[in-house]
Amino acid sequence: MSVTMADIARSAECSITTVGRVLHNNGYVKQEVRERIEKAIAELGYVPNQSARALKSNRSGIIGVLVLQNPNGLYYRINESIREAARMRGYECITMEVQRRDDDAGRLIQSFIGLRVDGIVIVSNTTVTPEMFAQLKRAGVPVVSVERGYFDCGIDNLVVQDYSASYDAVSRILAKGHTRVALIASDGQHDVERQRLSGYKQAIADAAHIIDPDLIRLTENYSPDAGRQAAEQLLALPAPPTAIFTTADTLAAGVLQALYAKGLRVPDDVSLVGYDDVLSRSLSPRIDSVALLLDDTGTQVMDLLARRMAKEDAPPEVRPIGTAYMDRGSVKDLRK
Amino acid sequence: MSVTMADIARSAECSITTVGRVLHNNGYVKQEVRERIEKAIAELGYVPNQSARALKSNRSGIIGVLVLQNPNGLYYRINESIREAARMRGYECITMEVQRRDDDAGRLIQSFIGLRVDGIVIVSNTTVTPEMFAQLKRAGVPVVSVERGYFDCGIDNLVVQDYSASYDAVSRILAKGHTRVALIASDGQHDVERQRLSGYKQAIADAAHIIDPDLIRLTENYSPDAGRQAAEQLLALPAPPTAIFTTADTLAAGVLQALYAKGLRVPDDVSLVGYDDVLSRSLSPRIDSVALLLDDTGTQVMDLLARRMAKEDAPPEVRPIGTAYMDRGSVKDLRK
DNA sequence: TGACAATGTGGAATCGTTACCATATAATTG
DNA sequence: CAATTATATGGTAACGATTCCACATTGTCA
Repeated sequence: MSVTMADIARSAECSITTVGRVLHNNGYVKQEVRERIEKAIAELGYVPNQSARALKSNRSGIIGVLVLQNPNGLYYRINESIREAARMRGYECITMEVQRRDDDAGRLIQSFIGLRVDGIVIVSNTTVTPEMFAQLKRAGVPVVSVERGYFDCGIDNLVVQDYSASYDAVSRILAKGHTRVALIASDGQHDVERQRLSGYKQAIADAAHIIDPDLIRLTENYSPDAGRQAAEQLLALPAPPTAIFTTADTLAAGVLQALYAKGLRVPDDVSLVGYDDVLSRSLSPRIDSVALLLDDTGTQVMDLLARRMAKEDAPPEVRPIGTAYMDRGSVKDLRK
Repeated sequence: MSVTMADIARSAECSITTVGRVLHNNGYVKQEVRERIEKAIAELGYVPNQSARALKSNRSGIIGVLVLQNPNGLYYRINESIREAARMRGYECITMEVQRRDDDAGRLIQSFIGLRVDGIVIVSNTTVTPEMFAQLKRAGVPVVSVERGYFDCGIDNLVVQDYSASYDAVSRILAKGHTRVALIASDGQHDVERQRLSGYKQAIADAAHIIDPDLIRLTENYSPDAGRQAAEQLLALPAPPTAIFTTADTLAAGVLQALYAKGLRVPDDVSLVGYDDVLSRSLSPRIDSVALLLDDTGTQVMDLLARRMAKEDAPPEVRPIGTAYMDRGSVKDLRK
């Protein structure tokens, strides 16, 4: 069915070896023969069989990406960044999504091993067990984790500096004279949620304000609905906040819905700041948000993988993913 | 480096053939030997080499997905639907994105042929040339197009019924007593844009209203910014529309921004309807939208591909992707 | 003119899995 | 009991590309 090197050799009346020499542009080939071969390749539409190459070279040219299924656009952006960088280096990506937190990521990792992927990227800390890491290590597959860290597993990490980003964002709000700054955050058990919460608390404390538990709302998930409900509770307080910091743009979207229903405006009545910057272009009004600097994430991932492919004895590395506070005027300056 | 069937055979003291019998669960194997082999597989962490399988069986188990790069969440949803259905049938997906409309989709298709993908899915009508289709046909790779159609290429299509969905949405608005219904649509050259425009016009005409060119705004792209600018122009008209129909939720998001800036509310001051239903949970307020019923899209795609893999002489098929008007009360009833 | 390099070409083994054929023993039937 | 069938196992040739080795044919220099 498909065209092989043997077909080309037959058509160009030469050996398979010579066809290989033309394909890889090495060794000596007479100009005349080279032209015959190139003509045959074009005419027959020959494309090298990657399976055969992979089998012989023990290199699939495929990077496996494991991502937690999530309607959050952030993961798609990370995914794209990785895919682009991978393609630059001659790799393709296969993305597999872990459906729920308790889903068997192991099954998917088995698939990756079966495909003999040249590297694995774990996006956003899905539940990978130590046994899985052990098998990956035995199989010699380099692994990098992105966004949230996997420490003590001997793998490289690319992590968002959530504590400092959160601290910085809240500090900016406080600097504009706000004293009652609320937090709406997802009540996840992972480090990332704790980091963002800590950053908020520390910023409040450092500004010599009191941390009011009433102003901290932990939600079950990152959905707009959760954000809306939390905002409704905050607005119903005897002394409602003048500013709300959310740990996700999707939560902030819900806050805007609650405000809209009450006829309140941002930043006139309430100030609002999001996180991840995934809905910045879509909300009314556009809100300040903590953007993740993901442009070079893919490159960093591929760098780390390449390093592991070369020599795997280097100690695990942790690199930061930068953040930037996007100021769009959704925080009112109370000092004026 | 990696564990092979030969390793298992050596460890379990049997032949490679017998290992194969256990792996595929066919043929006769003595219980005792079977257990030895299964033990060896577990202990050594054997995972079959897909490259070797693919080479032997001429079946990669991979579906190639070609998608137009677009920040629109819609494509991600289609992608996911396909990926899930593919996995159900034992396939994995490799997604490649065409950067711009004039990007060389051919290069990516060459990659797919090299990987010997078992099928190709083209999402949203990227620029694939007739020569490419010819090469794919020669290589015997089944192709299905999703969302927008590729006709006269001999491939199966899964297309959104844009004309009727658009007609229906506008008719619903008109039924509530609106007479000045504006349209904000992207000025694309593709059939899909024309269909949506036609549906709008026909609905207006059928309701015996006049089609006012001032109320039709064609934008350069689907960005919120484009929607906002178009809305600003509409609101500045001597007789502004009482309702706005947009051919994308992203455009509607921009309309909401324009309204927010002017202090106008939906649906009290202006009625608004979106399309694609990708931002339904995030906007304030939630707006009516034409949702695409994508739940079974992946299954349909895999069905069509499977049919082509079996017998490729069937005539090209066109199947509709259903739509549903999501009523969230963003259209005011003027008759009350 | 012989020695040696540069140029040019083909054969065959290999990667890991599968499919087919061959063979051997145990169990069952007329 | 011989003939047949079920059970059980191993050898080997592919699949398509790559890599090494072998062997030509030129050209160049002492």
